[in-house]
Amino acid sequence: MIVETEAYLGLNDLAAHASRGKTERTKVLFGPAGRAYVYFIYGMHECLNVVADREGEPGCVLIRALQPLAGVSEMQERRNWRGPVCGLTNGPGKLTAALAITRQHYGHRLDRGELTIRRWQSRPQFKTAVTPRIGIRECADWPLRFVWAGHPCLSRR
DNA sequence: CAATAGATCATCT
DNA sequence: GATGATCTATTGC
Repeated sequence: MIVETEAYLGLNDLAAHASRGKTERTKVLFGPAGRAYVYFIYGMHECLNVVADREGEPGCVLIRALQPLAGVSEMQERRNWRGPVCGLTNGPGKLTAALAITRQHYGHRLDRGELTIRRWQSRPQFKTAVTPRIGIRECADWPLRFVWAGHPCLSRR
């Protein structure tokens, strides 16, 4: 269950990869919504985004943290992790490692198939908080990070 | 505790 | 050649 996301708006958002235009890396962002934009960062981490705007408008949503609801033992084994379950997925680079999501999933659909993101059947009761995005320089004050307030799996408060 | 450093490489200039 | 939508370990108070 996804508990922390950030929005990246595209051409006017200088923190967004797509603000510099369409390249081999960013081309999927300019396509239809519901596809995976997976990028490699800092020489060692993969991050997962959902393409989220109409064709030609390169908006996307970075998945920053989630609570595992299934497959926990496989994730623990894959990461050799003996700590709290949220520690597997409380960060954009950590959740992809736990779920074995890599750039080989670039462009894959997220509305069907192996990487399906399911809609919540019933929305849990919780409060939402909005904060600036993490780890960026440009547009550092834009309120585009959305979290389930107080959830234990957040990457930060 | 908070702040900083180091790892490590695809991508873009 | 510089940078970065991160993470972990280490240092310092």
